[in-house]
Amino acid sequence: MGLTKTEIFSEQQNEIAVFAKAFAHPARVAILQHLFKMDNCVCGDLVIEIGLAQPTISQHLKELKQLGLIKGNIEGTSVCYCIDRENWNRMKKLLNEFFDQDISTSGNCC
Amino acid sequence: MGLTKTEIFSEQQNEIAVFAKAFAHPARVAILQHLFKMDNCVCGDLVIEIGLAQPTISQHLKELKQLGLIKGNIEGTSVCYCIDRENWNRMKKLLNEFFDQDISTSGNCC
DNA sequence: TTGTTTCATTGCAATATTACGATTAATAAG
DNA sequence: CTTATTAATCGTAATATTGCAATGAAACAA
Repeated sequence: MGLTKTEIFSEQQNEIAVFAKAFAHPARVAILQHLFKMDNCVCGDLVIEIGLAQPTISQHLKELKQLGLIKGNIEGTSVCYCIDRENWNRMKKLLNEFFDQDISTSGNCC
Repeated sequence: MGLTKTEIFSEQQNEIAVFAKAFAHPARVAILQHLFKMDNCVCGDLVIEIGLAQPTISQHLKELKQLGLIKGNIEGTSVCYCIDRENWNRMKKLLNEFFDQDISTSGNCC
C-alpha cells in the first residue's frame, strides 16, 4: 500500500509524525541549520552550500514552508527564506512533551 | 532516484534525520507512547491497541529496535518490548541541541 | 506426538519520497 | 525591446515506505 492510515491515530500522534518528517531528511536539517546560522536570510545560497540541484532544494523548501517552519520573502529576483520562530517554538513544545514522558521510575522486563 | 545523498551531509545531520524518521510515522509514535505508559512491557497488546495488522506492527517494532530506541525480551511465546532509556536520552539530547540553536536576537528579512 | 499461541519473516501491491533535467515565470539589467 | 538571473514547477526515473496475507519458527500444553 504505502498509504499511512492516519485515521486510526490521534491528532497529536499525527502532528508529531508530520513535524518529525520535516527533520527526517538531512537536506532539510541542513537547510534549517543554515537559516539559523545566517542572520540575513539566504536563498539560492542554499543550493551552493548544500550541493543538491536547485529544483531539489526548492522542493525541500516548499515542504518546510507548507509545514509552517519557514517563511519566504520575494526580494527582486531572489527569494529570502527564514525560520518562522512562532511555529518553530510550537513544534519544539510538542516534541519535547513527547520526549519527556519518561516519568516512571519503576523497573521493567528489559 | 528516491535515494538520499547521505554522503554530502555531516554525520550529525544524518543522525538527526535517522532519529527523526523514527517519529515520522504515527504508528511508531503510538508504540513509543504505549511503551512509556505501560510499566510492564507489552507486546502483542500493541496489535490490539493500535489497530494495525500484526506483521505491520512487527515491522515498526523492528525499525525502532534497529535504531536502538527500544529493546525486546523473549518470555515464553511472547516478546516483551520496552524503551531503551539510555539511547532515548542520547536521542533527546541530540534533537534538543538542534531545536535550541535559535540564539540570535537580530531581526531578519521575513 | 499434535495442536495452540505468539511473533518474525517473506513476498507483494500500492503509494510516497528523492532527485534532477527541462521548462516556465518574474524581475532586473542592458 | 532583449537578455540575464533567480527560483518555482513539471515530468519522470529510481528508490523507499506502508500495509497485509501467507508462511515459518519457537515455546508451551495436552
